[in-house]
Amino acid sequence: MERVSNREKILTEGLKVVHAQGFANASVRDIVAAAGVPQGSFTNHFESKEAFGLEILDLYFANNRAVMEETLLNDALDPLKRLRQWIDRNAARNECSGFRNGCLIGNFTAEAAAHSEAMRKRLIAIIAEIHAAIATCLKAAVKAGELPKGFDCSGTAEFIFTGLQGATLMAKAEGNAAPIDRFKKTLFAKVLR
Amino acid sequence: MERVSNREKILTEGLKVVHAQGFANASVRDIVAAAGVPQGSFTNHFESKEAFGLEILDLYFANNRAVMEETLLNDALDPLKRLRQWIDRNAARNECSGFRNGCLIGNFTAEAAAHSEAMRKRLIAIIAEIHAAIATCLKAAVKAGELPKGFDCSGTAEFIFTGLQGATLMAKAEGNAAPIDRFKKTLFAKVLR
DNA sequence: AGAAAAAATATGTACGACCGTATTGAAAGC
DNA sequence: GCTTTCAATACGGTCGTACATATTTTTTCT
Repeated sequence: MERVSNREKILTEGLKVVHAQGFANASVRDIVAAAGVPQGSFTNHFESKEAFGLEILDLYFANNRAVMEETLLNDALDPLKRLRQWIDRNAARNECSGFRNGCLIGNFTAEAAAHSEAMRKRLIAIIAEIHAAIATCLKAAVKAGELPKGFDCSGTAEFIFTGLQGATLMAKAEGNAAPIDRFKKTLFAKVLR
Repeated sequence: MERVSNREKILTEGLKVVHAQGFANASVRDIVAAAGVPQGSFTNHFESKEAFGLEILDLYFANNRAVMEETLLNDALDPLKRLRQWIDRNAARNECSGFRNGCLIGNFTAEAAAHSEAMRKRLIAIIAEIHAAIATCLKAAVKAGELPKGFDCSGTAEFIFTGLQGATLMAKAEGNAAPIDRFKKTLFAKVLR
């Protein structure tokens, strides 16, 4: 029987609660209730709610990074196919909530970046890492002849992540995948050529 | 001496507070303090905080609509120039806060859409109206020969708003206009042709 | 290897602050 | 003189966090 510490339960279940309800709207009591642990455990393991927020952001991004390595950075596939798969995987992650949860990175940016400098710094670092992964993929596409020589890989990488964030946000409002599909279609038809 | 009712003060000052701090993080006491009115006035004029939220969203969008009419829907200018001005005006609105405030429409989508169906419905209506305005502008561009015949105006309109939302969100994280500039550049160079 | 010491984790409860909202009555404008 | 607005205070609930105690795990020493 595998032993799961309370700390881990708070992180994994708390991530779900915060992702669904938003950081400010998810109380510590909501989080420990979802984790099925007593309230004192939260104080024991986290210095503050904000410190907990930073940890679940890292946890979320760890999953994100794993997806990036299976798709964007996966040399076994054609570069642009990797990019498409990455977008699809990101969309698929949101499908289970009817796209209502959005992306935690975007949610935290909207909600917490204004009043927690630590969180904003962390978000900037995460965004930069994603930009870099997309740019690496685009460079591979240039090398493979899927994109023209001289293509602005790093600039377009930023454009792509920005667009995907916006599409994920709009999907949250509308409750369906249409904005993401729309983004994908225009991206591949117009920008990546 | 112009008389400004407490209700109006709560709306205009409260909008600023909520825009800067987020809806959940802005308390009713913060709002009435910024408005310089007693706390009872809030209860007098608004059925609930959520009802107040819907009103400031409408107020924000009223400003937004005015900008759209001066830019996107202004027949005196070339269509694509209108679009560019509209994006610039949107960016300029955020500049004063170092881009940290973001767009209230996006902020509310990220924060409130999940737990207030009324707010989500209102956001959908607002987004549809903006889509329509952009599409009208693009259709004018086609008519003027700035875009090819058969250009997908309504689809691209959605793509543009989605992208601008994402760019505004990323600008909030980074605290500067770079994501918006990046978006604009790629949009006009690749998508609008 | 086993006991003692130390550290980390678990748990229940409590605190003070702040939340959104209610209530009551005075002031004011048509 | 009736209706709307203004104003002050209060209420019950929830918030993030603190704290005292119990239990488990890890480390250290003989």
